Amino acid sequence: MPQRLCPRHGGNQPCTCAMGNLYRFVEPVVLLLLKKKGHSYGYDLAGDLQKHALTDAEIERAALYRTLRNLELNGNVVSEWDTGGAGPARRVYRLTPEGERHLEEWATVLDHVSKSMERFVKDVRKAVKKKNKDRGPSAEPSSRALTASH
Amino acid sequence: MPQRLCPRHGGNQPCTCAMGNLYRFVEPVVLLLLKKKGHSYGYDLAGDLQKHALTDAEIERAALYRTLRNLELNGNVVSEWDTGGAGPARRVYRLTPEGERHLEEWATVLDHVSKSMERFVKDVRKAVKKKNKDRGPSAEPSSRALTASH
DNA sequence: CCGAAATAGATGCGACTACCATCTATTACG
DNA sequence: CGTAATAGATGGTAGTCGCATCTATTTCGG
Repeated sequence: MPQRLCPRHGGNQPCTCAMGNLYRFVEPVVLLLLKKKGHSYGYDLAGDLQKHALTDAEIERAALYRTLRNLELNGNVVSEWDTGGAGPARRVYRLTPEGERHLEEWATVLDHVSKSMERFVKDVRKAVKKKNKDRGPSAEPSSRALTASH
Repeated sequence: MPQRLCPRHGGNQPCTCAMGNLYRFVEPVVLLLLKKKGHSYGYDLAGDLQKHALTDAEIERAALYRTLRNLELNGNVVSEWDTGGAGPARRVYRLTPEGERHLEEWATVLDHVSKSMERFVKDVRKAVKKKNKDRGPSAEPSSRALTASH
């Protein structure tokens, strides 16, 4: 599962989607887009979704529709059919007050996670730099008998 | 699934674990700890894991052990049994060069994701502030016939 | 010297989720 | 009229998460 080069997006730098499943950030982005737009529907959201996405992973249309349905099940959005204009009928969603609250909770959580990640990244950079300096006889502080496994 | 108050950690503020499954950040933290420590084993890592964790979610012992096994399967760490000292035998892990690379890839990815989240949080704060000001007759720009669903 | 607690690692299982492929329908357009 | 675009939805395999539970060894109190 952790392939270094991304099997899907092919780019030259490590890709989110090669790092396991970080795909699950559809929900907060959908909430934010609905907040900004006032109301919208799946097919329309699909466009802007990529721009606001939290990872560079391609966003599944299926995931988007399911997310919307779940959000409705949980009372974060409500929907109505829009049959008026051009094209097939659309299911138009808008935030409920609960949805607004949920969005702000997401912000709180992601703020926290974001800072943790920042700290993590700094830690890694530091560890890498340090280890690359003291490349001497590695003073392994162990006094236990080690036997290679399988 | 998206309960506002955390069912597990009970705290008063929104908790990562109530936001769906963001639990999957065990791998990078384990890699970092191994990098810092040089080598270690599951039970030992379990202690420091919580401090370096990227979310406030409690880290499952099971998840930790499984992560270590997977890391080995993918060539990011190697292990050997340590039967010398006190206590039951330990499976001692250390990073491979591939593991080092993988850690740095995680740093790259999480750096990216962290920045995206930061942007997201700012966007939410802005949207919330703005929407709370123009609480007038909402000028909904729609000209389609809407019918309530279910 | 017995039994409880601590240390250490591991797995079975139900529930949930991801991704892919595929499906239905309606409208637009050449 | 047929194809593309618009719009929404689902089935199914594979994988993962978290809980409960399991084995074993060692330490330590009494």
